[in-house]
Amino acid sequence: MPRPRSLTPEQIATAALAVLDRDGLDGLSMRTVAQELGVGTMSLYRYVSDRGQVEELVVDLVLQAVDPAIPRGTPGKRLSALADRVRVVVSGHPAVVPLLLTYRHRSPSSLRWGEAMLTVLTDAGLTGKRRVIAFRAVLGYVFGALQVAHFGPLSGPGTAALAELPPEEFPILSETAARARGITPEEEFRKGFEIVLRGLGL
Amino acid sequence: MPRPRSLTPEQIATAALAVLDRDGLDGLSMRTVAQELGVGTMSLYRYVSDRGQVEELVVDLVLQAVDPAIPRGTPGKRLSALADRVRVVVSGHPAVVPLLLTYRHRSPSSLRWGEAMLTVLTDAGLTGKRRVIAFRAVLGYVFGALQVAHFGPLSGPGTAALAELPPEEFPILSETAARARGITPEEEFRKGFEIVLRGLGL
DNA sequence: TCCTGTAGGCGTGTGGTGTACGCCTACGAA
DNA sequence: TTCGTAGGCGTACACCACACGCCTACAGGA
Repeated sequence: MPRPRSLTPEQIATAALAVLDRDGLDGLSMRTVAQELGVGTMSLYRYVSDRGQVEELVVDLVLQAVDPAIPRGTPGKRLSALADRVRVVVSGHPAVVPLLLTYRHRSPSSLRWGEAMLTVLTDAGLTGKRRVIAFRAVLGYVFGALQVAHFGPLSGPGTAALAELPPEEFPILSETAARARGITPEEEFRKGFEIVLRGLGL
Repeated sequence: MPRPRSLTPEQIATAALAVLDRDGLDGLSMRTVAQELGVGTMSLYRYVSDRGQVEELVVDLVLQAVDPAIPRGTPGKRLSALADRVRVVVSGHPAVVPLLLTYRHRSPSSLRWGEAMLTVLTDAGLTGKRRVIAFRAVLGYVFGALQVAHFGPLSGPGTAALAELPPEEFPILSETAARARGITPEEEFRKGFEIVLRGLGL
C-alpha cells in the first residue's frame, strides 16, 4: 500500500474547531481549515467529501466531550445533569451553536447522549408514543434554548433593546426584558429545563 | 425631491420569500432576489444595507401572518393557540426555519407575539424572574421544536436511519425511532408544548 | 537495487457569492 | 428649460466550494 494517510478525521475536526473558536463561523472555510493544518485546500477533499462533512466532524468533536454516563439520583436529577453537560460543553465553543441542530442527528456522540436520556426516561416509566414525544420535547428545549441564549443572551444588547421598547405598545415585554438583565445563561437553562421536567412529571 | 422610490421593503420581502419557497435557502441570494423583482442586483442596496437585512425582512413578513390577538380560554389554551399559530405559519414556509432564531428578536411581528404570550403568562400569575424564565423556556421550546422538526422530521430518513441502528448499542433509541414513524409534526409540536405547559402549572 | 502501481498532495479553473465604487440618468422643483 | 438629487446598475474584487487532472511519495515485488 503506497502513501499512508497523513490526516485523520480527528485532526481535521480539531483544526476546524480551532478556526471556529478563533474566527467564528464566518471564518470557517475549506481554505482556513487547510491552512490551519498546513496543507493545500484541495488536499482536504481526500478526507472529506464536502464542507458539510467538516462541519459534521466538528460538531461531533465538541459533543464527544459530553459524558454519556448516566448520573446518579432521581430521574429528574439525571436528566438535568445530562442536559447540563451539553450546555457546559457547548458554551465552551459558542460558534458551533448554529451547527448543532443541523448535524446533531448525524453525530455518534449525540446518539450516545440520546440513548442515555432515553434510558432515564424509560426508567421513569415512559414508553411508546409518550416516550417519543417526551424525548423530542427535551431535544427541542435543549437545542432551542442553547440557540436562543446564543443569538439573544439575556445580558446582551438584544435584551437591552427590548427593555427600551415603548411601554405603551409593549408594556410587559419591556418590563420583562428589564427584569432579565443579570440572569446567567446557566440559571436560565437550568430553571427552564426544570419546567420541562415538571411537565414530564419528574 | 427627484426619482421617487420604486421598491418597498414589503416588495423585497415578498420577492425573497418567493425565492425561498421555490428554491430553498441555498437559492436565496441578492442576485436571485433582484431577478425576482426584475431589477439589477445592486439596486437592492438602495433599500437594504446587506443580505442580512433581506433575511430580516423575510422573517418578519412570515411572522406577520401570525395573529397576535389573544385567544379565549384557559391560560393553557391561550398559550397553545398562540404557539400553534407560529407552527402553522412557519410550516407554510419551511425554508425560513433556519433564519427564525437568528432574526426573531428583530422582527416587530415577533415582538407583538411575544407581548401576547407574556400577557397570558402574566394573567396566569407569573411575574419577576419566574416570568422571564418561563418566557425564555417557551421561546426555546417553540423555536427549537420547529428546527428539530425541520432538520429531522419524525417521518423522515433521519429517524428511519435511527431505527436501523444496532439494537445492542442503542436499544432504546432504535426502538423509540421505530415507534416514531407516522407521528405528525402537528401532534408532535402540540403534545410537546403540553409538556411545557404542564411544567408551568397551566 | 530498481521498478511500478497506487493513492496522496495540490495547482488551476469554474461558476457562484456579497458588496464597494462610480457612472449615467430619470425625475421633481424652480 | 435647467439643475441638483438620488435611483438604477455595470463593473470589479475578494472570497467561496469544489471538479479535474498532473505530479510524486511511497510500499511491495522482482
